[in-house]
Amino acid sequence: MQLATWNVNSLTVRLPQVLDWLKANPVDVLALQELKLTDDKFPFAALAEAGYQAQCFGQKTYNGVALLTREPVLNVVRNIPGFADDMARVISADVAGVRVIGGYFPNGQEPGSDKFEYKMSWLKGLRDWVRVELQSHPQLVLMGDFNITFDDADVWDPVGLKDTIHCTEEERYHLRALVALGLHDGVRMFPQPPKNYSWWDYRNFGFRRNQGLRIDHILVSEALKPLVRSCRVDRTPRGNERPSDHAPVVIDIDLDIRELT
DNA sequence: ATGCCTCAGCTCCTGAGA
Repeated sequence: MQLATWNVNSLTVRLPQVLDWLKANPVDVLALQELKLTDDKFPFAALAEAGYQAQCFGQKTYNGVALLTREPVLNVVRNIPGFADDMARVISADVAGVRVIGGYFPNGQEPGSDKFEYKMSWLKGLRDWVRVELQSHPQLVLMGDFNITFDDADVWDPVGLKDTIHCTEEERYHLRALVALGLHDGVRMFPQPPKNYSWWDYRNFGFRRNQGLRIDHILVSEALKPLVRSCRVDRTPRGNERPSDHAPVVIDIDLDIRELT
């Protein structure tokens, strides 16, 4: 089973690139973030033609998430049960016995801001829910745009960006607490190229200079960890014309989806 | 440097992203 996550920064603009990418990378599950469109504008037909069903949770202008799958899914849940939120940030479903959660974590803007406080409470809400989910779904994947770096290895300029958004100790505390529920960072399970980022600023030739951050992650549960065969960032589409500022992250797990569906 | 780029929208500027 291959799964991937990609913040597309407007599905309207990026749909052709998503279709191209799926043709070259026919993953079983693709979690999308920052759709920036409402469900009535979701491109179901184009994706169906490409062989993908879609569960979407859209929102006008901001946020919006979706799960694209080759096989049917069960028990679709939108956002975090028990955490009141007027933003469309999370969508989850059972795919061949695996609980798959796709998330667009809050940006947080700046430490000390209201948005930062919202990010902290959202992270707590997510953790309390994922803890419960893990009890009933030992096979679980949590992936998406986390908007948090694990440590300095995920940051192109750890000195200049020390304690700035995505790099604060409070954010990293929450990320470690999430991992401590029994999850593993897929990318870090394997040797990776140096300066392995998933997001690059549109400004200042960030991608060309590889001035980026690794903020898009795939976490797998304890039961899935021994089955993971590979996990990597695919920076190819970041070099497209009119690219998303994020690159997809892909994981390959030794499960046969057709056998399990 | 409260800048740089990109996107959506009450669109020719602004807010937000990261």
